[in-house]
Amino acid sequence: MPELPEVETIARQLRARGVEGREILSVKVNWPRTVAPLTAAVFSRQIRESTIEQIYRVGKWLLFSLSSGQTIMVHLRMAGSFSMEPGAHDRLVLKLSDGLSLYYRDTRKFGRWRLVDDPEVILSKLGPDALTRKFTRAYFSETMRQRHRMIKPLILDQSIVAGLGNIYADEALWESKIHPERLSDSLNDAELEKLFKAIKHVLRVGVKNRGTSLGDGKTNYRDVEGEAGGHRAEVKAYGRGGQPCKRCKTVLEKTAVAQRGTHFCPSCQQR
DNA sequence: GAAGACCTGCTA
DNA sequence: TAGCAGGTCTTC
Repeated sequence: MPELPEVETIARQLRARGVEGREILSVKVNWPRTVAPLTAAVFSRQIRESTIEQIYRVGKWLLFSLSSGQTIMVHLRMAGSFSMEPGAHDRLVLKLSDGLSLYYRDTRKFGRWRLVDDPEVILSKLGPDALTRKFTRAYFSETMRQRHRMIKPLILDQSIVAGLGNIYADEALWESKIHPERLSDSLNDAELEKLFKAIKHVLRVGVKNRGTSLGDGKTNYRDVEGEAGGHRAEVKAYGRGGQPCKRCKTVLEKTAVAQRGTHFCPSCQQR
């Protein structure tokens, strides 16, 4: 579930909780595939007794740089989350110095922890992070014009721009009044400008609101403190099929675009 | 592109 | 019980 704003929220809260600077005393891997291709034993041995130096985010990756020189790269995929308290579905637990423990929770078991010598091996496959200065209007416009693909799957492609997922892609397209199936090279300058700004905007507001949690169940995204993300109230398109558009009152449609649930206003967002 | 795989749990 | 879910990877 986590996209850029949710991962950024987690990184900030882990720093606020003082996880940086702590030594990893012990490691418990409850679902070995989490650390594949390493075995649980090798992974644990490699990181034990090193200190977590810095926690940061790139795209949807959460990185922990270690005093050993290696880096743990966590991808939460659909359902990963962190907590400072134990709970159901904890797939990996780090016991840290001074009595702190870090619980990695993941009901669907899709999330992955990679231990790497050089994060660039993975990060170099990503496009620019959507909230950095490297993601420029010029780069975005040029890339969209060079391709001939539907706009929604294109902005979801992490090798083009890193950070957007299904929620914020639908939100950015709604915000810029662009139909999700428009071909990328059919967008004019004004539309590209609007979409570029909308991508930055929806992600920034998402971060400010500590991410998006949908529904009321327990399988939704939770932040490190166990709180639901406050961005749900701000969502304009995602999950609102059948409800009135907040701009024009037309009933929003829900369809599938490139096999992903897609929500849009058939009136504001014309083909 | 599309479809299947990886997984569990909630909703209709 | 079937269908669907905030992601990505592999194999057509």
